[in-house]
Amino acid sequence: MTLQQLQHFLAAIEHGSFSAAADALHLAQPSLSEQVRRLEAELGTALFVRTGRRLVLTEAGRALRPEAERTVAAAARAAASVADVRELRGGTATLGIFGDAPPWLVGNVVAAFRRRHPDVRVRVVGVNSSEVAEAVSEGRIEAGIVLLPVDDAALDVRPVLRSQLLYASADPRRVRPPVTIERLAAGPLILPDARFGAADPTQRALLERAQRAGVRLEPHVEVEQPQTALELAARGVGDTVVSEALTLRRAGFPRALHVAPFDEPIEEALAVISRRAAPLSPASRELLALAEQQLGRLGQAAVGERAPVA
Amino acid sequence: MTLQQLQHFLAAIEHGSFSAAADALHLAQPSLSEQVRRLEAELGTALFVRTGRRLVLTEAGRALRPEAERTVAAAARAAASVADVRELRGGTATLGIFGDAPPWLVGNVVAAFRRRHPDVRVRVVGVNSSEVAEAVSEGRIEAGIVLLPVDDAALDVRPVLRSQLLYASADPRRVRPPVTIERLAAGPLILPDARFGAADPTQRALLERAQRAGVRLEPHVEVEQPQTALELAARGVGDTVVSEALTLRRAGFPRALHVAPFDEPIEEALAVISRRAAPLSPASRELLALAEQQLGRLGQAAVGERAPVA
DNA sequence: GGAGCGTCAAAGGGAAAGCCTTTGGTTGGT
DNA sequence: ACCAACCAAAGGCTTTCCCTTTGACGCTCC
Repeated sequence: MTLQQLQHFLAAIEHGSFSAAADALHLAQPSLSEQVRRLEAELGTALFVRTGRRLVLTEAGRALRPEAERTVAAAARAAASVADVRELRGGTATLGIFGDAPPWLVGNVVAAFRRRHPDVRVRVVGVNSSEVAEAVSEGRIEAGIVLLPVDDAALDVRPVLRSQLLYASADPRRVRPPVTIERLAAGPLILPDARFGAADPTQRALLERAQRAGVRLEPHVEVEQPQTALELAARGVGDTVVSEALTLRRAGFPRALHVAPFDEPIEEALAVISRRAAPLSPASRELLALAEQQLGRLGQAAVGERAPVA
Repeated sequence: MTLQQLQHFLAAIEHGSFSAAADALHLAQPSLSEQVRRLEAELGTALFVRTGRRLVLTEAGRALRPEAERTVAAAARAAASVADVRELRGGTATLGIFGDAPPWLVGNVVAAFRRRHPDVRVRVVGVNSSEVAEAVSEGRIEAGIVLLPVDDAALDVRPVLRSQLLYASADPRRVRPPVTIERLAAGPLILPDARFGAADPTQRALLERAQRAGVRLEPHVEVEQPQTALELAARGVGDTVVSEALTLRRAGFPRALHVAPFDEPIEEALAVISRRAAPLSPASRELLALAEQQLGRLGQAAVGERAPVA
């Protein structure tokens, strides 16, 4: 059974003859006739009585008609549902986000997207750059914003914002030059992102730097949220590190905290990622474009809005 | 978009890979892959992300899935509904019946049919032989039971019961020989089937006979139901005619009434009719078979059960 | 009652789709 | 680093699809 056959069957009913139906569908009459005949053969029953004048449905045809209409309508809905996704009239756009992305940034991006496409639902997932990268490279989500580096080669990575890791302490003397990894290792240390440990790219970069310097980073406190680490550091519990991106706009940044870049900068970069060679859905493309726009604007404004440095 | 494509799409989701899905559908992998690719091309969107290990639905694919399932299910229901009709598990069997068919006969046939096929609905339509014949020859209904003659050449006519028209009167002297059309024309006359007049074959035969005898049949009372005519005749309002078939079994036959055949018999015949060269649905075939059976049995029992003759 | 119109079926041919097998390229696992 | 699983691509064969032409049948209008 074919959708086409059902459509031809319905057209024949509607127009009262095979000829008229064929005309309406821009077909030759024998073509349509054959399809109906084929349908009848497959179903094992005549659907029409061919009386010279006009077609009359058999009992089987009468039984088939409403079901055929339902089937054709369902197919149309199926096509429409995909078109909705394509035309940004429906569906869900999913964006993977590294865990300590500034909430105001995510909020901005999502709000801007919803303003343009109110019918598309948005899902923001992810707590960790490497986890997001894995999900994107496996195709579970289409796009994400992560901290570099991400190792997976199946990704299309577009860096959008360079940043560096800052030393953060409540004691202004601790952020005076020279700001070194040794100093960080020496003092009481607070490290965020406890859950994912060495999988986090920034944390990995930090540990590698320590190894190279011959010191070990032994955190006195491990917390999950960077915000918590900052809060603890502001209270003098210990020193910590914070991504420069998180200090921008000073949203929720503790006043008591002083930050400074390392003498030998620990660079990090934010990037938008998507699967290489996998076409992005319009929704995701739009979402990524907005994210890039937000991050780009952020990079330009960064200098003037940095948190106090020593 | 094709039902097949939707089925392949769903199979691919279910089995997690094109290869497994193709196996399950007894297809080669490239065949299934191509169908999915074609579907994607038509919809203008990728439905799967082909990650080396397993297939992952895109957003469009996620949107399509439930609609595809609905569509395929609807198609299955469509096929099933026709099969139900074919297998006598559903649908409606329609039987055309001439207007003054004895209700007990129709009741017997329908009851027997329903006993065998309780899921098939039965519709009994028609008030007049010629109307039934027209409906059957136009294909509006598949089969019927009529009084001969019927003129239409597109019919397959199988006579099943010979009968004749009887003179009926409350006065026993009026049914003594010679029973002639002249006598009928002379007395107060009650004629049934007023609505369809000369189109009714029996009435036509009667009028033709009168014309041949040089008399005119001017009914004093015209009624629609033969039963009403008999009732009036029983009360002495006038004389009437009644089909012999109606007097059998004496069901509802007025006791006060006397009947007799005409000296020159006015023959009539009951026949089952269907469209020539149009295949009967199983339900109609069964219904007709039962009707023939009932009428055949009736013909054998006729002699012993006739109403009182003079 | 025959000419003309409309409708469907049948036949023949060309284009397209569907399916197969083989082969090559990726990805993941051992 | 090799092996297994999987998908895509290519070539070839069969079937389907669709067309045009033709013939048969029924209806209508002279």
